[in-house]
Formats: sequence, C-alpha cells, structure tokens
Amino acid sequence: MSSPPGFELPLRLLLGFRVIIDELHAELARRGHPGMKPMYGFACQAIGRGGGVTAVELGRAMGVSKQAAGKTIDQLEKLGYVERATDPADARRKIVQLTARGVESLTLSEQIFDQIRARWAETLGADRVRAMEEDLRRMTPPDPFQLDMPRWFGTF
Amino acid sequence: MSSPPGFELPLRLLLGFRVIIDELHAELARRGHPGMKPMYGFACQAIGRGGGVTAVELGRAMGVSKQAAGKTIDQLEKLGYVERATDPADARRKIVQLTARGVESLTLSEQIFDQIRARWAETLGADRVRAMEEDLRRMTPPDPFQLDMPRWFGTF
DNA sequence: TAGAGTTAGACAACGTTGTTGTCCATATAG
DNA sequence: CTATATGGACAACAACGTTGTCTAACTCTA
Repeated sequence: MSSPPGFELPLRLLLGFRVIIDELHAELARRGHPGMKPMYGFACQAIGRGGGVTAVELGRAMGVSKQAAGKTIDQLEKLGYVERATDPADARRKIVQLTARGVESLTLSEQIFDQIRARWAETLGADRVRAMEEDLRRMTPPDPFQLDMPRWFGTF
Repeated sequence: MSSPPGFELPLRLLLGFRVIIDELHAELARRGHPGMKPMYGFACQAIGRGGGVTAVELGRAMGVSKQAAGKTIDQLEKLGYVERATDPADARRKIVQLTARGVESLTLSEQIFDQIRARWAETLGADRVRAMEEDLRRMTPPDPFQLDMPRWFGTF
C-alpha cells in the first residue's frame, strides 16, 4: 500500500510528454514535414494563423529574448514555414506570418495530436484521460506557453 | 462534451514536470544547494550511492556521449558533489562517486519529491495521483532514464 | 515642429551543452 | 608478443540561449 517514490511522477510526466512529441514528429516526418522539430512546432503554434507577430512579440510569448526568437524565425524562414513582411504602418516592424506550408504543418499537427489523444483514451479510458488533463490543469499555471526549455533545463 | 484539443495533454505533462522540478530546486536552494540544476540532479541520480560509475557508463545511462558525461562530471566535481578516483584494478577507469554532499543532495531531493507528491495527493486525492502515475506508466517506456533533454528538444 | 525618449531589428561576442574526431595509455585476447 | 578494444583527455565545431551595442523609425511633449 505504499506510494511510489516521489520522483517517479515528474519522470513519468516528462516521459509522457516526450512519447507524445516523438510520435507527433515521426508522423509529421512521414507526412512531408521531416524538418519540423519540437521547438519549431512550438514557435509555429505561437505565431498562429492570425495577422502575424514580430520577433519581440514571439519572444515575449515564448519566454525568450527577441534575439533568440529572431534566430528561430530565421530557421523557420529557411525551412519555408514562415515569411517576413515589413509592416506598412511601421517600417521598423517585420511581421512574421506562417506560409501555406506553415499552416499545413499546424493543421496536421493538430490532427495528429487528436489522434494520439484518442489512442490514449482507447487504452486508458476516455474518463481517465480527461481526469489526467483536469488534474494537471489544476496543478499547473494557466498560461500555456512558456516554452524556453533548452535554457531552462540547461542553466536553470 | 467535446474533448480538449489534443495538444493540451502534452503541454500539461510538460508543465507538470516543470512545476515539480522548479519547486524541487527552489526548496533545494533554500536548504543549502543553490547550485543544483535539473541536469545535475539527473546525473547524481544516475551516479547513485553505489560503487560509482565511469564517464562511459554514465553517458550510456543518460543517453549522451562519454564526452558530454565527462563535462557534466567536471561541473559536479567543481561543485563538490562528486569526486573521481582511479580504479585500482584498471588504471584507465576513473570511478566517479558521490561525495557526502552529493549523497545529501540526493536524500534531500527524495524527501522533497515525496513532499511534493503528498501535496498533489492532498489537492487531487491520493487515488487520482496514483491513477495518473499508473496511466503514465502504461503509456511510457519502462526504462526510466533517457534524459538527453537539451539535445532532444533542440535538434531532435 | 524640433528634440528626447522608446521601440524594433541586426550584429557581435560569449556561455552552456551537446556532438565528432583524434590521440594516448592501458587492458585483453589470440 | 602483438593486435585489438576500451577509457579518458583534448580540440574543433554546432545548436540554442544570453547580453550589449548600434541604427532606423516611431511617438511624445515642450
């Protein structure tokens, strides 16, 4: 009747995240997006389908400096997922927007995430998955995007 | 009655991990281990209280190269958490062992993890936490240690 | 309207954590 | 005894982050 050691919970949370993200990217690669990486995916999600964002805004949304955001944007631009356009109303601002391919990758990711969740629900039961989400929502901050993982994990 | 979008689950899993690890390190810092970082903690855990390991073994256990493991050991040595000794039976091998301080940090971490888990159980109910662990155990690989996070998240 | 302050982006220098590749010393096997 | 494998050190480099500095452009106010 004893509980597992306390360190198992965070380990399993991380492993769960990793399993899902690995599966997502394996499927994305299979469906024409082999260059997509977890970080790029988060960035695309943060850029979104709306009117576009600037490097400063993206950095703020992801919890990193504008320079770091700018480098990520450079990569995504090179891969054809985003494009930059100068704001007609403010010559300083460069608006970053998803390209058609970028939107496609986002849509595809959402479908794949839903499929993965459905398989979890098949294995564990829909109510258990829902309970897990609910419990995690209670224990984590509401703000969904604070994904400065490399820095966080590296230097704390 | 619709399910949340599929991407919420992995996001919450990551956030949950992060919340717990952040809390652990805040508490560790408060109790005399301000230099401890997530990665160091994982390395200490992998080194363990046993007879010590070599850089090659540690690298294998953590899924990184022996050079990377060696660099982490350098850091931990500088912080006073481990010490190296040459194997009397094999002059090539340098055995890495936790110092008293290293063991203390490990023991402290275990206590803190247990406390965090107890608080989750208070908030969510013991059975819900147990269910979460059980479900995650079913959906993740049994091998607990494969913590090459920076590389994995960065370059995939 | 002119000047001061703020903001966006680019560029450079650097830190951390990884990677490969090379090399030497030591063990082990044929 | 020699050939091979292994452990560790060192160097060069890649990826992703940081801070600092500079310039261009906007905005506010005297």
